[in-house]
Amino acid sequence: MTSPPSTGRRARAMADKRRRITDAATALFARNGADGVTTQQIADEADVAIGTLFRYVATKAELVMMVQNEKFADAVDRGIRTASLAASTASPVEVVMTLLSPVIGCVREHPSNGRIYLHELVFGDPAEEHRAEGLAQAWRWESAVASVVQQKTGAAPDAAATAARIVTAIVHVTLTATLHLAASDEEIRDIIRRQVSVLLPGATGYPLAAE
Amino acid sequence: MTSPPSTGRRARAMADKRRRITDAATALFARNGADGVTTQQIADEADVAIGTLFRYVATKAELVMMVQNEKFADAVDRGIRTASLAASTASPVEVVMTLLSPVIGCVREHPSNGRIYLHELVFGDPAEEHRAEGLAQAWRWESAVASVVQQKTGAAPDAAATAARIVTAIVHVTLTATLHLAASDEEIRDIIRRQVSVLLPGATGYPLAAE
DNA sequence: ACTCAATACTGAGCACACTCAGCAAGTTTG
DNA sequence: CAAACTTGCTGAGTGTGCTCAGTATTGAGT
Repeated sequence: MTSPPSTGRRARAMADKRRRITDAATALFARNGADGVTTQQIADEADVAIGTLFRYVATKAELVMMVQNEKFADAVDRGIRTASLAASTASPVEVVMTLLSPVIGCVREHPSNGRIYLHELVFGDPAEEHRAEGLAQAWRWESAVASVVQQKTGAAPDAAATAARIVTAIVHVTLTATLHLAASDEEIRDIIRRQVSVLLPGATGYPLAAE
Repeated sequence: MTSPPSTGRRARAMADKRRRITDAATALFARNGADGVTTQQIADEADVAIGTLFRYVATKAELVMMVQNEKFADAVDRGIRTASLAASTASPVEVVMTLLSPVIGCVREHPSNGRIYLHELVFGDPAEEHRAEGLAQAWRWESAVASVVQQKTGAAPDAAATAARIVTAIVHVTLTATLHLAASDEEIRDIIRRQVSVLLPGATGYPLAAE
């Protein structure tokens, strides 16, 4: 009667391979950017055959999702934490910007990877595991934006949620557009801030209504 | 002394090939969607070698741009025309929606092609010819949105332009997201309308401010 | 008409993401 | 322990977008 461990030799070997693959992808993507790395290189670095690699991930994009999800989740955490500190003192726009700031930094830390990540998030199959994980984080973030909007502007929950969705769209397009690729982080933040200011009433600087 | 026609045999042959290529691409993309067609098929249909195809377009995405640009420009025209008719009577949101409507229809007429088109528009190299043409149309459209916003809400030009940029972002993400792929045109329009309503003050139904 | 430089055309070939039939290793059963 | 079964691993192979060295065509000069 051999013990029936859920952690048999096989399971351990698989877990190990999965680790090696994510580690290899993380390192290579960080060094060369997602489209400067071939799946073969990742497989070599992880010391598995390409066939094996594709038993663990369905597609190269999924690898990008896996790697970026971690960074993204962390950025969302930091945004929510720092925003809650600023919530009572700052203006609505500034609190929202505090929330966005780490996410902007995360995406632009390695622009090539960040843009692919955002694109895959909206364009890819939401049913796929890692995509779903990323969408969950995005949703967590959007909800945080919604609650800030609601608290700081007194908007109805419904309207606040929609405003948060608009903020997501603004951030997505601004960070994805090739036109803004050369811009500095400071400029990007200003472009986003200007748009958020128009969206949120009571903001200083760019009210939509003239009077 | 042979006549030095700017339309020599060579120039004519090239113009003809260019026509055949765009025609082939248009037909095949319409029938099978951009990613249901190989560049080889297009080359065959146009009766040129693949090498030749890639002397006329740098990339397959460029072919998509070429084909969709025509439809897009037409949709922008129709939007501007019908919106100017409705401009005096309807609410701000409805005038903007009138402006958007043909564009939404154009993108969703063949969802696969439309999504690729939008993605390439923001993600691709803006210096490339056909991409630049598409961006010019997008800009024409965004300007029309801006002037409607300005006229109907009395916003400052600056704020109106920013609001129009936000509308672009809303439309882009809504039409691009896989999540909305299965939605009907009517649902898509409602999703966009709800967001535009929150963006534009004085709209009925979804004011951002509670009071 | 002939030569020759310029340039357009061609398609075998390359790089890269991804597949799958055959194999090996682990696990269960007798 | 051995046989039977299950399941993960492998890498040559495939499809596809795109390249580029070699070839053919054009048109200007003489």
